[in-house]
Amino acid sequence: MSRVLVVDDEPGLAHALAITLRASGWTVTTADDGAHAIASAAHHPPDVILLDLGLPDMSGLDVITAVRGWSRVPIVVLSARQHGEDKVDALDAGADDYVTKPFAMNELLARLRAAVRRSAAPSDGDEAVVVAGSLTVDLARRRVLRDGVDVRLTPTEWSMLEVLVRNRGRLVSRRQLLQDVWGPGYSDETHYLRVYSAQLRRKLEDDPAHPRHIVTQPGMGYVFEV
Amino acid sequence: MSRVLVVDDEPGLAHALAITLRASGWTVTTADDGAHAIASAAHHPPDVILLDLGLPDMSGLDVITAVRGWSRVPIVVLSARQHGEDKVDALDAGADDYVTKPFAMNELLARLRAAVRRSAAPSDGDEAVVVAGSLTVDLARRRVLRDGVDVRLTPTEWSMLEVLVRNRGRLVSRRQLLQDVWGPGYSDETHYLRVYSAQLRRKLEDDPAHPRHIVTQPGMGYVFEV
DNA sequence: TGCGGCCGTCAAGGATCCGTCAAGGGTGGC
DNA sequence: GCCACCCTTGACGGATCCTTGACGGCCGCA
Repeated sequence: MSRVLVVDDEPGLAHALAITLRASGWTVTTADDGAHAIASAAHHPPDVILLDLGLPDMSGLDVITAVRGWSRVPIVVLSARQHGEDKVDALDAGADDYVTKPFAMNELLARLRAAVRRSAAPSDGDEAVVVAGSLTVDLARRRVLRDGVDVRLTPTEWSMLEVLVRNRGRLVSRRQLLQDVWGPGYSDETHYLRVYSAQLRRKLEDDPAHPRHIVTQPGMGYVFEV
Repeated sequence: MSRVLVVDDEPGLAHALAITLRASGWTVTTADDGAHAIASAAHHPPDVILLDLGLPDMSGLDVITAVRGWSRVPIVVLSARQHGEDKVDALDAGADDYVTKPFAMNELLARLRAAVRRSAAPSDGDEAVVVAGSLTVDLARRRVLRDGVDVRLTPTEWSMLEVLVRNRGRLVSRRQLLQDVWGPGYSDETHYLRVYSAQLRRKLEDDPAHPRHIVTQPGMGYVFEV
């Protein structure tokens, strides 16, 4: 039994959706504005979010951005607007799919099933290849491509990049980085981090002085941004 | 540079797609029937497959099923048919998304990007996320979002916010706050609290002069209200 | 009314942290 | 042995952050 969070401010439509979804075997939670939607998603994570873009308190895009700040739960967007930009914005903000009103209920159900199936797929953390802008990091083959051409890394450089990429999007503390790359007993050698982050940036970033992927969080550690 | 496999039997459309995709930074491979598509996907795995359902040698659904037999590469389906069942069948067979002709090229590009981003995304474990109005505090990743955008905190600011959030709704005495953030021996440096509560309010509150989340209890301490 | 706590605000050093460059020194291949 | 490569370490400028002091508003109390 999968859980779906329905976010819609029209009571009629929300009710109709809830009934149909429950009849199809879903467990349904509803929210009638963005703040409640975010709180509900944080407090009781659903398997998929069905989000109407027209909300009273905040833009649907902000809801997507906020949820994407900590969760990768699939989001299917529902909108009355027929034309282009909306879809592009929502998908780029992190939505997974897009359905335009009026819609066929069985199509909506199929898209929800597809969204849940994708997220349930055992992608189990170690995806072999990570793409970040013009960078491609192949964790299995220990290779890095920049604009399609191979970049040669030293063992230590690779090790540090690997730790960052496997934790992409989240902060890696200086201590954890030092321990994972150099081993226990090196927790205080923060100078190593400065030297090697600079080397990685020189090899991987388009503008090493303003890195887009290997980002410093002063006083805390580093993040690999995709 | 992500790789896309374009499967289409109309030379004109396939050519146009290839040119546009290459201009957008994709590496493009083409196949003009199902057999070649499957062979290409097996021999040289792409990051995403763009599949036209109308193929000369076999049904598009069979291509999806065949590829899904060994790979989870995202598949975006392209079809001229306007109505219902096709979409449902394709999505249930394992496709990830569906675009109907005629389509806007920037929508197609957005869907391809979304598909690749999803497949590169790692699965997320359970995380401690606290939502308070427009604030989202992710304790695991040491991140704070305000209206969906990232807020940068210094280590001391974060440390103080963390103590307050972990005790949300409860009074945290000045003494406890000072000891948790600055360590024992700082129990009397109440001025620190004034400076840092002000800084946090400036960064996090909508109206720093009338804080709704970081509330002072005169003579006692501070509370984080959700 | 005047005074003294308490809290919030602002600003200015000085300490710490970060990025950069470059020079040993160790190791392995030839 | 010689060379190439890589790790470690030092030095330094600049940015960031912590600490500290000064000041004003508010409130209770004499």
